[in-house]
Amino acid sequence: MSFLGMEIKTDLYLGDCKEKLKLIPDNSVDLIFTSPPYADQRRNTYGGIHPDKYVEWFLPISLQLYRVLKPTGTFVLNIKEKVVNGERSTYVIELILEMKKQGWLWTEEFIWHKKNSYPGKWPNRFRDAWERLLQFNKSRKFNMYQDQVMIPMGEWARTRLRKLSETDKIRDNSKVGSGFGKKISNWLNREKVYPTNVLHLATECSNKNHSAAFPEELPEWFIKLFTKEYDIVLDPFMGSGTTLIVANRMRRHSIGIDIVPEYFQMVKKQLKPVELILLEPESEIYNEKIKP
Amino acid sequence: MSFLGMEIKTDLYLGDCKEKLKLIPDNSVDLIFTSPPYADQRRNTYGGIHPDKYVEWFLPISLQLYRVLKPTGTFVLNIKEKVVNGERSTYVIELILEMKKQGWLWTEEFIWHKKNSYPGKWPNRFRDAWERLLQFNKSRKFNMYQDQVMIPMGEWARTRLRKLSETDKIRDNSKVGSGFGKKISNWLNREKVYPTNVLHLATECSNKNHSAAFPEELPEWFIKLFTKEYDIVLDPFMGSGTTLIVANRMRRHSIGIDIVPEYFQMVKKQLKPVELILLEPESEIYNEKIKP
DNA sequence: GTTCCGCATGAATCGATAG
DNA sequence: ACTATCGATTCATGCGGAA
Repeated sequence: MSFLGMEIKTDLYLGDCKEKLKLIPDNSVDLIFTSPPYADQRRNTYGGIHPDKYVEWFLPISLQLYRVLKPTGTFVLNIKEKVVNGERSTYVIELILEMKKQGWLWTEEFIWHKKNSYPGKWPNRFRDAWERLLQFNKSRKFNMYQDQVMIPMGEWARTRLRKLSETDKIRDNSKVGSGFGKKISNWLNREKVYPTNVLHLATECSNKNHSAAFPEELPEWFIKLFTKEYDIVLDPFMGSGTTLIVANRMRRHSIGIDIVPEYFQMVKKQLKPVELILLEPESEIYNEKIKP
Repeated sequence: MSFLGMEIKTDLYLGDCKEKLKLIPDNSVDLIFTSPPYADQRRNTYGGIHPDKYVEWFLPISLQLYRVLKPTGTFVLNIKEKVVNGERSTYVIELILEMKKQGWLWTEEFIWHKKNSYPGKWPNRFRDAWERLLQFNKSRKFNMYQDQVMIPMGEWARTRLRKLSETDKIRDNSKVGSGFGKKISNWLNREKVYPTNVLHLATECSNKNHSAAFPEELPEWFIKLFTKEYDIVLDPFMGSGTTLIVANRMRRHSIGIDIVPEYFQMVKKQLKPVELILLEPESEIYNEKIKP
């Protein structure tokens, strides 16, 4: 089978993910990336979960996610607590503590800085411009392909390195004492650097018909970082299917679940053509592309 | 007493803040801004608090802070959990839950994005480029001077404002007919917008000999936002005194506590001259400035 | 083909009003 | 008194049409 002919599979389930997850084998998924409905948000599509009931509602799901994830796999949870009665709700931090009791390791918390956040003005707070990306693992040894998400030197070099004066170099050297300052000037010759745990992305707002909760760059970044080709990516709250569409494009197998029939149909329709091209190597489209 | 002659006071205490805080009256402080020693960090100076003991250690202090804060005041806690055995510690989120039991309202969580953090990596994680700024209040009604921290408007404004009448009228009318004139006047002549809850600041690198935990811009931003002139700012873990020095410069009274004699002496020495100028309105410096 | 410009719209939140 | 709905507020982005 040729490289392009290798089949990329997409399994879609319509229904409550707490139930549908039971159909997925143990230790079979490489990356779970999902953005569950936030408490009392998206009421018209998901019914809305009261903040007080959120942890209780999510725990049976995270237990299933724990079961299906490979020991080397990663679970990335995109979430943000809402304001209730002038205060930030605590259901997200309570959830972290409860998931640890299930065996999850809370490895890291990335920040998604939303460059274009929702407008508004209130007497007691500013606009909320960030969301959490909680990284959970089953084991301290997990797959991480850091080289895949390196970023151009550009920004970092301009702001810091180009202005690096001699005194700065000396100071950095004396501070750490291990030649770190010298290392810094070595970066000048490189083209790419590793990113930090802060991601700067705009939200996708006035796009086509369906509006996704997050931009494609978000799952793309984590799929690059935590999976390789032909790995399996799962999104138990796929919504409009952004995670799956990106996974498919990046040649990862994917599994999607959603309780809303409209979303299920929409994703099914959108992913079908991609599958067909790969499944039918003798089709016109395939021939056009491969044998010009 | 003339305006510039008004005395700006600085009270410094050497000792354990849990004890020294008892000397401060109830409901007397407008803003508490502090960055306590992180768990198991700064072992040489503070002795290091084990992550498992952190909450237990901090709660008696936060109880005192609750007592001394005015009902209209704000407590901003700069903190970040460290990695222990490959996992993020949970003492910060546990602390939030416990402080709520003491009566604190967890109003907001700001993010300090550390712009100039060095690129770097470990096998399992990237460079940590953000810290939490947890906002706590005693009451839902607290003082907030939002206009003091406005930032320049983005590029989009230039094009938008050039021709704003028609579209803004239409959008306003589509909801409610009244009040659009007021709205337009809000936008005209406006050059600044309100910020979000994400702060982009570089870490302080090239200052004096002593390295502060945070740059001056950090306390400055919150002092502007939550206090006015002659209000009282408290830092119970003043360290090298960044908070107090900024408060003094901004003409706020301040109270600082630290258990380390070297820090205490250093801050005392640095703040003394500023006090003297203000206390002696007939001094040369005063005259030079006010009566040219 | 570029670049420029107008336009709609978001995982929001508060306070007032209505049931 | 308590909850539910609704209007007002506000800014960055990418698309599509225009120059």
